[in-house]
This record gives sequence, C-alpha cells and structure tokens, in this order.
Amino acid sequence: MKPKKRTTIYDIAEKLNLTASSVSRALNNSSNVNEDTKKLILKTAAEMNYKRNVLASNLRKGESKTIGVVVPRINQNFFSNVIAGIEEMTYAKNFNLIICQSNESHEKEIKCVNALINQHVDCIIISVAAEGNDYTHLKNVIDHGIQLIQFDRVVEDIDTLKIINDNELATLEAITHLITEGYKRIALLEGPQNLDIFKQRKTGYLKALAQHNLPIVEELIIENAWTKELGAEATRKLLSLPEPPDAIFASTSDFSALGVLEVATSMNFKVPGELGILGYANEPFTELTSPSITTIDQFTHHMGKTIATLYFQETQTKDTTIVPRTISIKPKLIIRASTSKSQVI
Amino acid sequence: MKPKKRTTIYDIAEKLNLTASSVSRALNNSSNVNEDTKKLILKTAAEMNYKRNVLASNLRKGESKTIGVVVPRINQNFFSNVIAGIEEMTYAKNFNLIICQSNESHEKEIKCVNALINQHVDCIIISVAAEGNDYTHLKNVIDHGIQLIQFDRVVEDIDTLKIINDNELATLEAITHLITEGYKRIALLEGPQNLDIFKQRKTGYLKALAQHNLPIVEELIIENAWTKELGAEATRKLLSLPEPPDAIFASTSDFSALGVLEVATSMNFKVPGELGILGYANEPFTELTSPSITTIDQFTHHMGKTIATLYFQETQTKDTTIVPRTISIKPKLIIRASTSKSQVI
DNA sequence: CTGAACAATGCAATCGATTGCATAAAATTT
DNA sequence: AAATTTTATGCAATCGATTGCATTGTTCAG
Repeated sequence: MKPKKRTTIYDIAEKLNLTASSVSRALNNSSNVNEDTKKLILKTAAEMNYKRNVLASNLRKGESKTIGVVVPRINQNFFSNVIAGIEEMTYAKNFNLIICQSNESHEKEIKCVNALINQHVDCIIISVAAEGNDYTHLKNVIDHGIQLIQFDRVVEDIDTLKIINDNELATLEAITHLITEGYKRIALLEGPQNLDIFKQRKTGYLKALAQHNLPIVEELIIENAWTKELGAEATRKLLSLPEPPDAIFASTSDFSALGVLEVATSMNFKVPGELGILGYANEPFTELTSPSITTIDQFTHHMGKTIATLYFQETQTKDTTIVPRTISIKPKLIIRASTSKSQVI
Repeated sequence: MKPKKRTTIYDIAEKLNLTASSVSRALNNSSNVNEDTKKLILKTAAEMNYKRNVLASNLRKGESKTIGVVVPRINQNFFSNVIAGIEEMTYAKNFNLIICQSNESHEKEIKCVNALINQHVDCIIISVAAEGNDYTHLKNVIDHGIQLIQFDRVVEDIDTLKIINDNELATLEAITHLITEGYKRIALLEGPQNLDIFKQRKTGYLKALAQHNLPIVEELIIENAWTKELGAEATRKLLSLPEPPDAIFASTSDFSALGVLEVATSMNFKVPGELGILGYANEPFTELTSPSITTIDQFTHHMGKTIATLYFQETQTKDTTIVPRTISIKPKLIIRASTSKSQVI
C-alpha cells in the first residue's frame, strides 16, 4: 500500500556483494563482465523484480527514447490512424510516444510543444493547428536540438523533414474525373488558406479547370467550409444560385461532403445525376452513405509508418540532423456512386 | 546543428553569481527568495531560453507526472475518444500521457505495461486485450506502487478502480425496446466471453427474454461474431434457418451490425420490417446507413474525462492508494430506423 | 546597544544509472 | 619465473534539479 521503495541496482549490488557498476554493466549486457556473474546478476534482478529507472538512465545518457506527437485531434480518423502507424514503428524500436492534442488552438499547441521540449523528447512530430501564423515555438524546438518532423499540415517556412500528401496532384486527378464524367460547373469548398494543404487543393482544382478550358467562376468557390455544418450551409447557398453548380468538391473533408449530401438530398437534387459530390480523406462512413461518396484516400496508417521509419533511418546511421526535405505520398482517388453519372443506378 | 548544450540552472546561476539552489527556488516560485532576485532569475532564464529538465526534476522528486494508457487500438473510435477525454484532463493538470496499443495481443500488452513501469509512470490506465487470461503483469503494476485503473474491458480478479459501462442494464433496455417493437425471435451475436463486457451483455439479453417470457433459443446465439465479416457470416447462417430470427442484436460492435445489415439487404430481408438490427457503440456511421442503425452510446469522451478526474481527485487529496471500486456509467439507447417497426417509412 | 528572530543565500547530499579510469587478479607470453 | 597482456571489478564523477541544514546578513524588540 505504501509507496514501496523500488529495487535499484544498488540493492542488487549489495545483495551480491558487488558494486552498482557491475550490475549496470551486466544489465546492459556490456562486455567486461564475467559470464557467471552476469547470469547471477540477471537472475537476482529478476527475482527482486527489478525494473530499470528510465528517468535516471536517460538523464545520465542525455537521451530520452521518446517521441512527442502533436495533432489537432487524436480522435479524428486521419490523425488516429497516422498515430497508430507511428506507434507501430516506435514500439518496435522501444521508443515511447507522448501524445498531445492542440484542439486546433494555437495557444495550446505552443504549450504542448513546450511541454515536450521540457520532457527532452528526441523528436517532435507535428501537424499544426488551423489557427495561428507565428511559428517561433517550432523554431524553438530546432534550437533545442530536437528533431522536428512535420506532416500533412506543414508550415512552409520552417525547414524540416515534411511528409505530406500530394494534394495538388490528387485534386487534379479528382477534378479531372469529375470533368470526364461530364460535370461542367464544379464548385469548390475550400479550407483555411493559411494551411498549405488547402492551398494545394485549390491549386489542383484551378489547374484542372484550366487544363480542360473550363472557366473559373468566383461564386462557386466558397471559403472556409470545413465542417459538416459549414458544408451544409455553403451547399444551401450554392444550390439556390440562379445557375447552381452540377458538382461540389468538398476539398476540406468528408464531413463537409456529408453536409453537402444531406442538403442536396433534402433539396431534392439527384446525386449523382444532378449533382456530383466529391470528398476528401476516405472516412469509413463515405462507403456507407447512399449514395456512397467518391473521395480521396490518404494512406494514413502507411503515412505514420513512413514518418517513424524515416526518423529512425536518418538518426540511427549518422547522428547529424535530418536533411530537411519534403516527401510526398500520392493519395488515391476512390471512385464511388456520388460521382458516377455515367452509370446511374 | 550540433546537439547544442541546453541551458541548465547552473548556467543561470553562474551568469548571475548565484547558486543553483536559489535559481531552483526562484523557478519553483518557492518562498525564501528575494522578490527582486526572483524576478531577475526568471528574466534571465527566459533570455537564456531555459527549459527545465523534467527528467532530472522527476528523478529527484520521485514522481513522473506521467500517465500511461494501454488500449487495444488507438484508432478505434471508442478508444480514441476515451483517450481524447483523458488527455483533456491530464493536459489541464500538466501531466503527460504515454499511449500504447496492444493490438489485441496479450504479449504486446505485457510488453507495453512493463515499458510503462520502467518509465516510472504515476498511473496506468488500461483496457485489456481480448486474448489472454494471465494477468500477473497487472498485479506487477500494483506491486510497483503504481496506480492502476481499468476501464471498459476490465479483469474482475484484479482489484482496482474500474470504470465501466453498465452493459447489462443497457442491453436489458435495448432488448426490451426490441420486444416492445414486436420482435419475438431475437438473435444474439456475442463477443469473446473471457471479457466481462461481453458476458454482461449476454446476461442482459437473457434477463430481458426471461422478463418477457420469451424462450431462449440456442441456435440464435452465435459465439464470437465481433467483426464486420464474422457478423455477416453469422447473419447468413441465421437467415438461412428454417425459422430465422426477426431481430439480431450485434452485442459486440456496430461493425458487426453493419455486416448484418449488408447481408440482410442482399438477402432481401426488409429492415426493420422483417428484421430488426441493433448495434453497440454508436459509431458515427450508424447514423448514415440506410436504414440508420439503432445502437447504444457509451459517452466515450465523458468516460475518459471521468477516469482522469477520478485519478486526480483521489491522489491529490490523500496520498494513499485509490480505493478499488467499480464505477458504472449508464449508456444510452439511441433508437433509429433499423428497429422502428411500428413506423416503417 | 545587544540578543533574538527572520530573511536570503550557500553548501552538500540525493535521486538511480552510467562510464572513464584505476586497480587487482588471472591468464598468457617469453 | 618474470614480464606482459587480458579480464573482472571497484571507485568516483556525472547527468540536472531539489531540499534539509548551515551560514550570513538584516531587522526589530527590549
């Protein structure tokens, strides 16, 4: 019941009439320990239920074998899958993972990052919050000699390893698909443009239209429609236009696309016949709506694994900083019923 | 670029011609430091970009301000929401969260728990993996003087604070609802019976039938049908019986219920007219299927907050161990189309 | 003006593990 | 058998922050 004193290497040493040095060496399987003594030490350690105090060990060695992750929300499908991927790798390498969520608040993000610096983590993996444009806290990470890796929502100015989806290419492909299916007035629901990912998606959209000689219609581009509610609201406006769009690309998320679908249905627009709907992220539910929603898969789990793998590859070999560069994973267009005009059911 | 040496309290002390003691006291806002000196120290610390080394601090103080969480899968809605709830509280208390996933593997669970013990976490919050029946690793946690809290999937024998859903009551209510709607041959898809949560759901099911004088039909109770695929397979069998059920309760998860729905639709059973379907967990998609699925909400986020709140309440006041007891949160039946026979659309 | 009370600071040990260097003992070479 | 190398172990410092006790300086009551 009382906070029992835990066994230390000194306890083991005392019991065996040795010094802590030898015990430590034995436990670390170091050379220069007699085979028999080593066995004896390991056996006694097990008997005494010894567990190494990682704090002390890390303090001495100046490392922490810990990686910090900061994401807007842990319970969002995209992020929890990336984290699951990261965890898989870090676990294999005996690293710990400390998870923080910024809740899309810039202020909390800063606090989380600072807490992780305090913890002396070896690396911080971050996807930044939507708000905020001052990123000195990230520079601070680098100044403290901590590896910084950005993914998905990255800050262009901060020079680090970045793992992103090729949003532009994916969007280009998606819009081209819409055009091929015969849609001509394609609306765009865009996300906060201070985040590159949303900028890139917009660029892809514009490029696709240009490539197919379609005009860019300002009234079909709606700012900041990145929740289900905002998506719904935007759709209400769009479909009430004198010349409504014949397709809507919810570039921000499938949730937004879901809002679109619900409004379209309630306003008696036939999907995909009169209105095509395209989402982003391949949330599990997109398969289940009726009609199912065409969307873009981001290989989230794989992304997490890639991030962690890169970290270990680059730091295990040379002990220099990771070379800053951007690695792009090409997402995949998942074509479903909501855009399949040619084969209406 | 090089692993810069980080500022320590000694650096600050040297610069100000003081000792580390005073610096430490100032930073901890302790009494017995001159107001002016304190201000000066804090100012200099900020200028020198000082960050406390939490490892050293925790080592000295014998605490870690860290809580470890072990769950089967972080990217499962239920768990990621509970974790989000826990995180909210721990963040407020300046605690760190270390997350591990057991991947439903008993072996990995043991490794995770041991890693957390090594880390000297203050508390381990766990929901055990489906496999396994030896729980010495959990006893070990307690033996090391670490608080252990179990939630959802708890091990009865291990005496700790347990936070669970009142599965039996929720199921009783759910089945009663089915009966009220006029269903009479209700099948049960059950989960691994070594987990209490699934046992309780079965008990609730049996009680409800008994209360309404309905017979228990063995062939309508299917073991281990807890994925979408297994749910689908079980449904195929059930609906091919000479006397098929008129309702199926997928007690394991909504995913299982989804499998049921898909098979029922493909076999041309009308839902809810000819077959009622009831799931468990209130996954977001249950709202989106057609028909939408009646299910049971477990207040996941709230559950996470409750767990963390209890931990802090009990340890902050007295420094004894938390009183082992079971706290039950009553889940809520969410009635949707898949069981609303009386008002078929 | 002296002694007591108090404020502010320093000293040194401590938390537990690691590691370079020293030393003793054993094994090997000549 | 003496000289040298190798092996096993101990000693003591270190990582950075904290804290009980000691010391110095200051203030105030009598």
